[in-house]
Amino acid sequence: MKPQFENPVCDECRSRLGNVFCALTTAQVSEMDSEKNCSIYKKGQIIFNEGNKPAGVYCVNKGKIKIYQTGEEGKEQILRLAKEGDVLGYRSLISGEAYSGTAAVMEDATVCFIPKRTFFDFLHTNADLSTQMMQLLSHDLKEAEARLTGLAQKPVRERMAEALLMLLEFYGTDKEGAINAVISREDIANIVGTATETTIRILSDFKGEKLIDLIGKKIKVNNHQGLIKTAHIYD
Amino acid sequence: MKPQFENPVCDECRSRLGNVFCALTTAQVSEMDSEKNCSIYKKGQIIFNEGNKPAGVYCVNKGKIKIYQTGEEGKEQILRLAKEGDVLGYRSLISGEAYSGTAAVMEDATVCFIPKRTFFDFLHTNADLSTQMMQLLSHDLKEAEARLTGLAQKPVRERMAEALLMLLEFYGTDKEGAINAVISREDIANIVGTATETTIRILSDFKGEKLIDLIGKKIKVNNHQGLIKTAHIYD
DNA sequence: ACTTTACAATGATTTCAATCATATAAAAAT
DNA sequence: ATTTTTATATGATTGAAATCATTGTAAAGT
Repeated sequence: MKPQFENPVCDECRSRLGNVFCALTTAQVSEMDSEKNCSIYKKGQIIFNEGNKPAGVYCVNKGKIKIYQTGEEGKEQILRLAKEGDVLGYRSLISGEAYSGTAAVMEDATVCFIPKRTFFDFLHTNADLSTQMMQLLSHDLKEAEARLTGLAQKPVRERMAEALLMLLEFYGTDKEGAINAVISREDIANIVGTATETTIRILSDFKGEKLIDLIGKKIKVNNHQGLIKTAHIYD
Repeated sequence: MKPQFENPVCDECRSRLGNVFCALTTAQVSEMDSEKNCSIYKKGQIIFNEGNKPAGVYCVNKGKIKIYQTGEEGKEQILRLAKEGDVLGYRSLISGEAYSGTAAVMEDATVCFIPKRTFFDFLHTNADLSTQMMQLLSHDLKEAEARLTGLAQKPVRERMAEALLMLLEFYGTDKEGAINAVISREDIANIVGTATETTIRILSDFKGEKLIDLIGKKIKVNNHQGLIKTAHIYD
């Protein structure tokens, strides 16, 4: 039996490369279709909050989301970004703990919720999905460890160059060739792990060095190779 | 058929709480016994090297091991510590990449090697082990993210207090009540993400504040609550 | 259009921690 | 035992980046 309402956005999701749910069987896909619950979130809204117990996982259909931890004086450290096709909230669900971070919407988003029961049912019956999840977690862990080392050893300037390259890679470019995301200087600072003023200064430096262009809020990478050199990435 | 040589150390390993291999069936345990390969490593020896392709996972029977990444000027960033019962090298093996870190022996160790084929065979046929591995990876990821935020937001002093509490928790205490590990100031610095001199100074400060005692190379935590307060941990 | 609010840009100052420099103590090697 | 090496300790100096302070600019609300 088909679900009452088809959701073409979710079909899109499944077809996207890299989403763990590609491992689902046809039967599981239709089960997910009937169990999932899609919602629309506006910019600034919270999808889940640090400290809350997860009730399932989220799959992003559309929009841009940041996952961050809040430090002592309310300063955010952005741990990860998510866009269409990305899955959210699996780490806490799997380890059975409260969320260790908060997910907030940066650009209006459509997000599907898959209940815990359904997700674990899939995990237990589908070895491919388990493998996918392990690989996803392994990838996340590698990323986190690399950032950890960078944060401990690299100066802000290098980390900033690295972050810009990451943002370019992650969001791609719009028709003007700028990074396809409207992201505040404060958010960039909270990715890099620095102060907002420092971010503004370094971006301004990079502009002066013709590495980037600042078009309104948007950032255009002019000299990709130059940024790589600045980031001290040689591999 | 029983393996030619029993290894009581491995039995010990399996009985230890927290080891993912607890999920193995009796048949798998004996398969592992016949496939595994135990070696003795001396202090300073390398178990695996950043950049090399993993051929299996390692299980520590005895000894103390550090996993670190090497930064630009050869500075180590310690990502994780391992002691008896801990498993090593699964992250890279699962994601099918080269090791992102180096494992070096801090105190003489006995380590078993389980070949890739055997490990993946277990993973594919034992759902419990898959679950265990997912939980282990999730835990590692949580740790790494928490450290990331700390590194970005907390001053060295707080991170140092946190690191001492972690070392105490991880290694426990010896008969004198000191942290049960001989760990150099440089290694502590490479855990905290600071300079060796800064580590020495802060440890000396902590001693002055009666938070810790320095008995030779060993560190004894005198005022646990004080360290928690210094680390700004309130949960 | 105007007011309010939020974000970006820049300058001035301070501070935390790295680096440089040297001394002392403990291991390791001869 | 004595030299060499390695680790710890402490002082002096520098420097990168945070913080404080102010102005400019764009966006949102009235």
